[in-house]
Amino acid sequence: MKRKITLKDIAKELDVSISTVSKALKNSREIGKETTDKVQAFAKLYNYRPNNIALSLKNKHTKNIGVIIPDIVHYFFTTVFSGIENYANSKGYNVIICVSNESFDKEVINMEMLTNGSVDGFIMSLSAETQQKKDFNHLIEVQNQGIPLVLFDRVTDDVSCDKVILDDKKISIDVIQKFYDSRKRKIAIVTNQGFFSVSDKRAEGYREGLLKNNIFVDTALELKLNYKNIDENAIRHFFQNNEVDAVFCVNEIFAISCMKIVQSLGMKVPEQISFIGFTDGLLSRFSNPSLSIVAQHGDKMGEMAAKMLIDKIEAEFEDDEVATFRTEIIQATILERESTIN
Amino acid sequence: MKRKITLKDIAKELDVSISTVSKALKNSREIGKETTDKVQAFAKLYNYRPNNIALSLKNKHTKNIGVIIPDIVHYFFTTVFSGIENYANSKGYNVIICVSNESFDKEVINMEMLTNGSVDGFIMSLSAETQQKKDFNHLIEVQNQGIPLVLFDRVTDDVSCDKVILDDKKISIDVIQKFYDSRKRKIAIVTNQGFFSVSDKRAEGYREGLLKNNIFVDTALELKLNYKNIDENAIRHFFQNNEVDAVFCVNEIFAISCMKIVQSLGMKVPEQISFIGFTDGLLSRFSNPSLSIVAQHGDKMGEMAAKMLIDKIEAEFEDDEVATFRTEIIQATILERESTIN
DNA sequence: GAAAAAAACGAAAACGGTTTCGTGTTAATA
DNA sequence: TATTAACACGAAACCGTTTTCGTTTTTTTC
Repeated sequence: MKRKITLKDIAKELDVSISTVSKALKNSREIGKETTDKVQAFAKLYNYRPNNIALSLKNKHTKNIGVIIPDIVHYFFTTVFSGIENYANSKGYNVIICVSNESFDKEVINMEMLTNGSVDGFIMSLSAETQQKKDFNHLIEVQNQGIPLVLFDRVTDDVSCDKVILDDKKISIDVIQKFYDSRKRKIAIVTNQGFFSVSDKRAEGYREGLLKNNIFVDTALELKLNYKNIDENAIRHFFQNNEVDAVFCVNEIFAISCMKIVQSLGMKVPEQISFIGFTDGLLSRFSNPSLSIVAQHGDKMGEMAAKMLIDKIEAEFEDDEVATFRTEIIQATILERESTIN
Repeated sequence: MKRKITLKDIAKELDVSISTVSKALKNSREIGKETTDKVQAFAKLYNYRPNNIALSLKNKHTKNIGVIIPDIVHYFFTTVFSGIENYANSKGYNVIICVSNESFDKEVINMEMLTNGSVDGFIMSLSAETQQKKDFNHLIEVQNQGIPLVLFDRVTDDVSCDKVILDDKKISIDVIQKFYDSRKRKIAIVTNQGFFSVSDKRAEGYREGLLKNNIFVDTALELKLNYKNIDENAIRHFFQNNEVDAVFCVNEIFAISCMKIVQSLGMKVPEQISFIGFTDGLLSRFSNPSLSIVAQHGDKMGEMAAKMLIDKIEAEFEDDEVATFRTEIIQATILERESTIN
């Protein structure tokens, strides 16, 4: 097992100083051609690579970015992450990922773990619990330490930082409009119970979309489900007791679950009842009928988040003016498949 | 923006030496009670945290582990990763993740990126291209540098290291047996074209399972699909031209795709034709009928891999005896849902 | 041929910790 | 009271780099 070779090793072996080796390796004009060649040849032979940790310590940056997401076994987050990883890698950054499991405590523990110099910045999406508690001190703290932060998707107005979000409300209005245009009038929404900023925005859009078309907003047509434990009886009950011809779901699991039950109740999708969900995952692509959805373009979101973060990181050492924050909006699109009619 | 406070800052402020501060913070008996209290109070007040990078440099380990997987937008890998992350975190390790995108080049680039001191060890699953090329020099190289490596799922006999795999072959035999026991005799397999070690093992099990029950192995009943571009016509053609009453698929996407087409061809699942797939993902749970599958228990796999790696890492500084490698086998289980009969 | 400039290299500080090994005080012991 | 042990602390090395600032030697220039 050959140990990693260091500058010191090379220096000793070639009988020059460490600084000479370092400079020779970077083709400094300070060092003579002969020495440079000798050093480089030796370094190549022994496959010398500078130690990253030492570089980090010296340069005060790690070229690591921390990503904290609520869940990894989750299509949307996974696509966002993919976008982040891609962009980050292309810029020479590695990404350290922590999952909060929707828990506030794990979120702060994870942040603290990474705040001690391990990363140059954070990209994160708030856990359910954090959104519920509305306690953002860990985010503020991190920012105070000069570590840039960008929030995506599940964001909050209570902390000022860069953000990248979907136009959840607008696209939801569009969804309702599409339903309306295909002569649907009894439009239901299936959303999360609890405290998801995005679900709320989608519900807002739903209501506004109805109003815009002079449809009475009937709260009886709003079904709230628990994302980690879907109550099929509640769904069945809902559809048995409400006359509905279109359903807007805030995620694909809700949509598929409802669609399956509705079909088992003997209704035809999309002829009698149309469905549109969120998230362009496998489920919607392979369901029967395949589900029309609003595509969130997670990869673009991730890419954008990574770009914003890295821009901030690399601008950091410029000046100490007050930072200025942007929030970028990713355009969602409706992808029509078999669960809707025109 | 208050900068991070260092030992030096505390020392200067309290007019003691850096070493005193360091020791006081660790409750060294070398330091007097008064000084210790004073230092700790100050440190707490200013929320001092030791700089991780400095520690890494000093201690020659980073408490980071590198995970390289072929794809992140992928249920199975995501569950494995979840297991890794969980265990690693509980042991105070962070995990840096890189995705190879099934590309050999990206795999070696990623490894090289992390080999320069950024991680204490690797957990990985081989990319498709790597399995095809059978070039494992980057793995050997990493091991030569004394960095422990554990391979999971997509492994190779060509490099000796710790491994954790599924009993792919055995469980496949079990699947065939289950088909046989429910009076199925015309059993097909839908597998990957190409070079996936796991798919091959499953196909082996399929054949052995047939043989065991004295069923003729008919290669006409082996359908090979491209995982990134599923040819629906090939599937249709296959099922129109072969009489089949049970299908074993090496992943859930193949299973769902086939099931959908078979149903559109007017066959009843599971009465006329049964399906069993691999991967306990959303697709199989929410398909119609829901798909019976062999559960790979990715989380357990990840946990095991992480445990093996961390054990190796922390044993590292013991002795220089020849390392001894284990390969752990995770027990797969068949999960019956609606796509099979008894 | 002497002064100035250029070339080639090394010493040392710095990044932020830990740790070993002094060293000066005070307290205990003979 | 002299000697030793215990106590409380500091200096310095070390981890592996980079970089500034000498210093020495050689080359130019006048």
